[in-house]
Amino acid sequence: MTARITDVARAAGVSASTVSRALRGRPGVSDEVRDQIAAVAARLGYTASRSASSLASGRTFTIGVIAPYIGRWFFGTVLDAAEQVFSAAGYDVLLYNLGSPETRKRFFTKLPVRKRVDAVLSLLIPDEEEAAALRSLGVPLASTVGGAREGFTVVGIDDRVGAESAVRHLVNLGHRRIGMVSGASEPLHWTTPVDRRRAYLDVLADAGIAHDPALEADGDYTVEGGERAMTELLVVSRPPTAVFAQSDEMAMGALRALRRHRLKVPDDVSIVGFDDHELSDVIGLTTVAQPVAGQGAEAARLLLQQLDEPEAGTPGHVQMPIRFVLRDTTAPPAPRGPQ
Amino acid sequence: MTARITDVARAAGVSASTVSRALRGRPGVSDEVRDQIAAVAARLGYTASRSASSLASGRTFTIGVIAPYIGRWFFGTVLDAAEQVFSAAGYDVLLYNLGSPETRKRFFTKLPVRKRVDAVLSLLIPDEEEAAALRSLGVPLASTVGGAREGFTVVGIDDRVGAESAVRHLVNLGHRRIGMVSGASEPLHWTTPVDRRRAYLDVLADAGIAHDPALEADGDYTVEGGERAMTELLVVSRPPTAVFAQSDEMAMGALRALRRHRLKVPDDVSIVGFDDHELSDVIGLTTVAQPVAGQGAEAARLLLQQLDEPEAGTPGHVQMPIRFVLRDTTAPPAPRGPQ
DNA sequence: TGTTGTTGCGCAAGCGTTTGCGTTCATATT
DNA sequence: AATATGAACGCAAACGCTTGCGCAACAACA
Repeated sequence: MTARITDVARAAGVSASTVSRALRGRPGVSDEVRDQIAAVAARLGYTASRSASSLASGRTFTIGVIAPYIGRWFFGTVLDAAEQVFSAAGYDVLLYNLGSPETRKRFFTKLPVRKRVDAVLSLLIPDEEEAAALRSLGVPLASTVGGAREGFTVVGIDDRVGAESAVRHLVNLGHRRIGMVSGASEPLHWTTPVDRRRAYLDVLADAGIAHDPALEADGDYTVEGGERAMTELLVVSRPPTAVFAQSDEMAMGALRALRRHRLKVPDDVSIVGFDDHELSDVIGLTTVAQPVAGQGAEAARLLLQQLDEPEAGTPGHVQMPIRFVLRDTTAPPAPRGPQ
Repeated sequence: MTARITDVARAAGVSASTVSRALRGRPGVSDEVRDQIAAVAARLGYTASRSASSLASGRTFTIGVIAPYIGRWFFGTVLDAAEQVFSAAGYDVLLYNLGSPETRKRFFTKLPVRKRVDAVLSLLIPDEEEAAALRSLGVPLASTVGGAREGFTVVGIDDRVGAESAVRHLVNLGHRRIGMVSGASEPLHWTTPVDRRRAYLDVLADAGIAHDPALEADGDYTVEGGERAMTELLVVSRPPTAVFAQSDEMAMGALRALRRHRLKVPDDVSIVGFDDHELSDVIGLTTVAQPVAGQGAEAARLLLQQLDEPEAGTPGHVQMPIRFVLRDTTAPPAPRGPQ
């Protein structure tokens, strides 16, 4: 059907080995012969069969990428950036969308990437057992998103510092009743919610503000969850005058809840998010920006580097810069309110 | 290193062929032996090498998915849904992100999926040459997003009908100066912008409204582009009282431009979008909803179906339902304005 | 002229499966 | 009792490439 290496060899009057070496830039072929083989290969439309060459060489030139919810902006953007780096380097990307617990479990038990990839990039935090399964693949591993595991190169941000700047901004504006919309850590094993909450508590304590558990609500890191959480915060006896949402999407949900309650932002309530979602600029949301695409690209680069220099030492931990972005959803508390 | 089929065979006291047949559910193995082999394989943690089995069988159990801008909500959502269908059926997904012209060209000239995938799902419209390249792979092909090619199963929506309902809504509200924010068809070869513009022109003509070219602006299907386009529309001698944006993201950009110009929506200007972006609900954007995830899932299913029954006839063309969604960005024109 | 190196290439043995065909053995058929 | 039938399994040949090794041929050196 399609041309095989022996067809090219015959047409060029050389052996298959020479064709193989010539096409992959290996030494042991004269320039003259190499050029001629390239010409013949092009004429026949020859491309080496990946299955055959990876079977023979043990290399697959494929990277496995595992991610939850690739439809969400954050993961989609990270994936986009990583894919570009990989494909520019000649690697293909095998994508595994591990949103639900079932798909996740299936992936880690069957481990379909075994012997199929040269490296794995994880956009989720594996638990210890899952991490062990990945390590058993014997390939370089990297992950983005907070929460390191042994054997993984990880690139992320300092969630503590980022969240601190967000909450401190609210404190500096004069807010004393500051709520938080957060998300659970458990199912995903990531440290992000924990770190951001820690920062929230620290800043409050630092400002001499007593922590009120009634001002925390779970928003599940989704828009709808954020809306629910904000609604909960509005029905406590003394509602917050400002809210730190642990993600921009939850902040957007919070904004929606406020609109439904006919509350003005930032006049009645201030909102600050986290991530700098592509639409936060459109909405005018004050937030903490992190380089989302940048993290994907950097993680991909580090992985390729490990592939190039296998013995270049242990994997590292890269912190990407963050930046507070002041927009239109934060202001000093209304003077009429108590305190 | 990891167990091979011969290891399992030896441990189970049978031949490699029997192991192969047993594990893949092929006939010719007694239930007793099959169970025992399964147990041994599980104990050894054996998984067949994909390279070897696809080399031997010619099947790869992999689907190639090509898409532009996977970081964007639309494509990310389609991809997410398609991946779930594929992986549930035991197929892996090879992802190619063809955003830029260079990556796109590289993909179609090198055609890295040759002999690597059992089918291809395209989230972009190939031009005739690219379509021919894909057909040369000799595998089932499908595409989402408007614009069919010979040999492709396509699932999409009726862009004409959808855009008509959006523009007609504005006409029904009493608007006479109706602008449009559109996008170019050319680089992507898709018919969507063309169809939606056609509908815009038809509805205007139908309502006896003269078409004013000054009320059309290019928004490039991005938020920023939408903002630019809206700004352009605001500086013409008689600006529109309502605008149809060909996508929600452009509509969001338009909203932002209006906010910057201190214009109220919908009091001063009405905006209607297209797509029903996940955040449109949050923003309150009136729009035309299309089943985005649904299209990805459906296209994936049709592709799997073609793989199951190779000779089941020629590929089809599926139209998914659309729905007009009235929210808060449209209202009758302000009475004070001219006409 | 003989030795040593170097370069360019072919041979053949894998890589780990799948699968057509042949063999064995128990059961059904006459 | 002899033969046909089929199920269960093993043998060995692919699948298309990579790569260690060997062998010419030729250049460079003494």
